[in-house]
Amino acid sequence: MSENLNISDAEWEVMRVVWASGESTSQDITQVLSGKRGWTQSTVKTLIGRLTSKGYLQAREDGRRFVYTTHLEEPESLKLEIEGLLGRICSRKKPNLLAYLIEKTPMIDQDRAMLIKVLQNKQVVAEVPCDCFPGQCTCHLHASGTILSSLSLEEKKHEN
Amino acid sequence: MSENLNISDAEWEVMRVVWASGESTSQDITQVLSGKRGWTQSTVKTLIGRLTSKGYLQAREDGRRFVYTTHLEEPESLKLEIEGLLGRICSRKKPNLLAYLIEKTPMIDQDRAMLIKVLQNKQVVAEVPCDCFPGQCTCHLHASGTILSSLSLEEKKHEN
DNA sequence: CCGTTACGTTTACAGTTGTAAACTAAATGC
DNA sequence: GCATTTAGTTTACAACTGTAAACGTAACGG
Repeated sequence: MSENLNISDAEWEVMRVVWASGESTSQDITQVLSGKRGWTQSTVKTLIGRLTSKGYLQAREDGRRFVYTTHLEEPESLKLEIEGLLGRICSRKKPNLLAYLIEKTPMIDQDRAMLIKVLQNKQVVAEVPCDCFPGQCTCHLHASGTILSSLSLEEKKHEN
Repeated sequence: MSENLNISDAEWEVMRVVWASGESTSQDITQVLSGKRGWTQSTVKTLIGRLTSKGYLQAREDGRRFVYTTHLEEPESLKLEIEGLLGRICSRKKPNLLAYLIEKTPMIDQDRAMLIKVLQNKQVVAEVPCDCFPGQCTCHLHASGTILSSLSLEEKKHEN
């Protein structure tokens, strides 16, 4: 679906309110965020406006006010944002990062069992290919000579 | 250590080069990033300048040029960025997010075994507390009445 | 010595983000 | 009916980002 949504931190606060309640008026949102962040209605309205023009919120008229809803889903949205960050490192380093995240995420026994099951069912590959552009990852060092020479010798990938 | 580093996408490209080679001149970096992103030296220099003034890169003079190094570590930096994003959802939803990440991360059998071991050794808790501000998570709904009434009744956490 | 290179620094400029005041228009209280 | 409240819309403005040209200056080639 939507490839690359871009929801800023402040905008996300607004989305969370809508996600939590299904539909919210600007007043509802202001209520929550003036408590949590000390924002004024003005600030909240600006954020709602931006989210609406980006198409992330829909406004349905209800009397003289609008009720805002969203077609985005919270988990999907966060996945997209996180995948964006994951693109910053070599695929080969991702399992270690996962280990770190697992360690630092509090969970109950059921969660742990679920994750173990996910891992047990997971299809593994023989080798995880390095997907980095040469010169941005040490995986490429073993290729030939210096980074720079390898740069000129190898095909240059233009996307990453 | 550093609480909240803030490295933009473009800056991260520069950091990756330095991380990969340990130390780089502006020319090295330009070489890589003109290939990968089509950036001019100007662009790269601006980014180097910004990273240097933020303290993320150090410049050591070497003849008439500078050699740039960093005290940051790539995995640590990414962890910080990701933790920032993870703060956007309820702690209770994090295990499911982990499941998703595990599913979509390619890995070899050894990685999988390692992650299973991490999980097996992981200390679990009896219950993961919802750490959301009321009105931003459905966990709070069961409290009392509507979101808004619960907002005025409950203590308002001011940080999240 | 002097033009050309190669670097780093300054300036540029539009877009996004955080935070909000000001403005406009409709509704509501009396 | 008119002041006040309540919405939404417009404007503001500084910081940060993406992308780069222009500028100053030291070194190098001849």
